[in-house]
Amino acid sequence: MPTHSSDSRREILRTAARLFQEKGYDAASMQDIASALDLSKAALYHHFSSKDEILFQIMSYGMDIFETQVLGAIKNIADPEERLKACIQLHVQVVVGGRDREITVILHENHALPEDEMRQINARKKAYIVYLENLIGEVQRKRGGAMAVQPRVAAFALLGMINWMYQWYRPEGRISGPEIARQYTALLLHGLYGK
Amino acid sequence: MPTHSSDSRREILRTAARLFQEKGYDAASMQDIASALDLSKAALYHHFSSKDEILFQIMSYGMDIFETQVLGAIKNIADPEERLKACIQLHVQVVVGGRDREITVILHENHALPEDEMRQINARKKAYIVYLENLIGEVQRKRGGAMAVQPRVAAFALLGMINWMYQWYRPEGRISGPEIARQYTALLLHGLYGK
DNA sequence: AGTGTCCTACCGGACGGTCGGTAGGTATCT
DNA sequence: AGATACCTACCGACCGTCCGGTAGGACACT
Repeated sequence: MPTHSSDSRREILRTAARLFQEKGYDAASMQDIASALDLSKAALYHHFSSKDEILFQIMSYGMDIFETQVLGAIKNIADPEERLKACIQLHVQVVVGGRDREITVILHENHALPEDEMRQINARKKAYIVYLENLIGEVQRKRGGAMAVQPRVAAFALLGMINWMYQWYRPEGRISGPEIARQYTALLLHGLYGK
Repeated sequence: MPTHSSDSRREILRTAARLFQEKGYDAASMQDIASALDLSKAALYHHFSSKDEILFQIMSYGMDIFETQVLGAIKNIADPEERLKACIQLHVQVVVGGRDREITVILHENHALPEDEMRQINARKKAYIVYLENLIGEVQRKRGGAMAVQPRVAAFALLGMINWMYQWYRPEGRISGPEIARQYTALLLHGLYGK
């Protein structure tokens, strides 16, 4: 299914991701994508077999970015708490950085894909939740003390507060991304103990 | 613009909300809505002037529900901390209760509406964030102690962890809604202090 | 009681337009 | 010659929307 030049494909995916983010998957037409690239609609079908495939490739690429940029970058940090702190920083940066629209598309387009392909993406999302849950559990165990919050719930809470940022965060706003990440970290780490 | 019988309108809105939630606003057609109600497409236009109007009415009704069910129910609780606890419980319940699909539609369909109507909805959302921010600030002030997290950031964190639940929470899952709300509350309240 | 007027609620069917997708040709490069 | 990368022109399907018409009930006047 892939045609040769990888560069053309990447550029199409980049532009399509931007349009999907701006207008939504359904509202952005193949014509829109073609026009934005100064191409004909048919040219898109030279590189991709369908609109669905474009979306799937965007999402797969987005997951690649996430796993490299976040999980890959922290896997050598030995201390669990430091690893968690770095994870939060990087996750926030990937979501609100504005460079990687693919991430936003993954967050928003949740039932636009055929079931088989959706499952592939969801499996990778789930792996991240499990990773977070284990990491939080590790931090909790190391510090000891009564746990008021289950790692699983804390993981979903963290995921929610970060991912939801794509809905409200604007770079020109009062508080910077890294500062928000720092406060999220404080909220989570203090929240895990006490009482 | 409104036609008389309020009952018919309500039932159309209920069904449309269900379909918008299941398939997304763009992917759910007027034909889908009409078929689900055993009506003709034209009949929908007897009650509503456009698909946009249907969406707007769903969102307005959803905000009504939220403001009644959450804000209205807690406004007589004097103690700020107790008010915040109740707010979290009720907010979670409204999002994952499954009874009010309108809420989910509000959370997901964020650029499907014309700008004017979008602004009306957004103003009500923003009012809630401000309410939350003030409430959290009040709780913080009453307890005293160094504040590691700004009320504004904590408010967005709370909003995120609750609203994001519509993406992953399933009623048949391991942990109940109220229990998650309890743990979110613990996470937030402990997270606000300490250092 | 019968008749004409007006209403809401709905229907079949069609409108212009856009959608995702394709057939077939052309230019370029190896 | 054979790929690759594109083009113009077009397809059938479906979109949101609207038009002309109608069934059936309520009301008033004769």
